[in-house]
Amino acid sequence: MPRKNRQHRVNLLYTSLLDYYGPRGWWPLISISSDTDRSGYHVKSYGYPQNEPQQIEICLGALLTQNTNWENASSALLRLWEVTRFDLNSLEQLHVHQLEQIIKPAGYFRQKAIYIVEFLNFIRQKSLVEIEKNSLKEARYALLSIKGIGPETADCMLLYAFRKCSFVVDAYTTRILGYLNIISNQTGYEEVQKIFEDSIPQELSLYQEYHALLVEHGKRFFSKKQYGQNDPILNNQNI
DNA sequence: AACCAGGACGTGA
DNA sequence: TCACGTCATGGT
Repeated sequence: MPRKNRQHRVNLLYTSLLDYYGPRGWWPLISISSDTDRSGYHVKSYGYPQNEPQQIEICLGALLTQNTNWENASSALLRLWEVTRFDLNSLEQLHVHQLEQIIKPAGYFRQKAIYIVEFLNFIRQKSLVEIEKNSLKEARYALLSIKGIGPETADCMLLYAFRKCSFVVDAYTTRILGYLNIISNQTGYEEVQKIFEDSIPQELSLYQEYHALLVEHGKRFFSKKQYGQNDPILNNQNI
């Protein structure tokens, strides 16, 4: 497929998704939903990080949702919030076995507890503001050096917590692009990422919104079993 | 009762 | 490098 044509299709995909769903406003945050109605947090309390606890919340959410649906991940996240309010000192005082029990609903709880401790150790040495001041490449490299943080988790943190233009590629993204024959089933992570970054304007809100829309659409029509069946967008609008 | 969900790591070839 | 087994809860 010609490069120019591919770029056009990637942009067309975005406008089609945005037109259909409207802006998602990712990332979801517990701390901005009301004290009385925490239930709405799962679906409608979105926003941008305003302070350190909210940045931490996003990073821990990215870790907890690895290969896990958001219901389970956010349930664990809510339990962790109740104990620590995502205050760094409170989090660091938890022992690993306490952490395991708190985050159990997210699954893989023994691994993820270790991952969280590793992440906390990292941001103790190198503060959040310090990470944010680094270039994208440096910050990404540093995050990837932490055990438990792979390319997708790193890019989630970079994009939503540290506000850097790093496109997030997840299972839904590769599935949807595969369905559109824009990539093959063996296109690597960085390669898929480059397709997006070469196609769309380098704007933070666009990167954030595009990934959010892909997840929204993926949840509805690109589960492993569906794989595009009854998709109202991709089938009709010859993308 | 299997199968799946917004991955990443360790291992062996 | 890369394919493959492993990690685990909660919903369908």
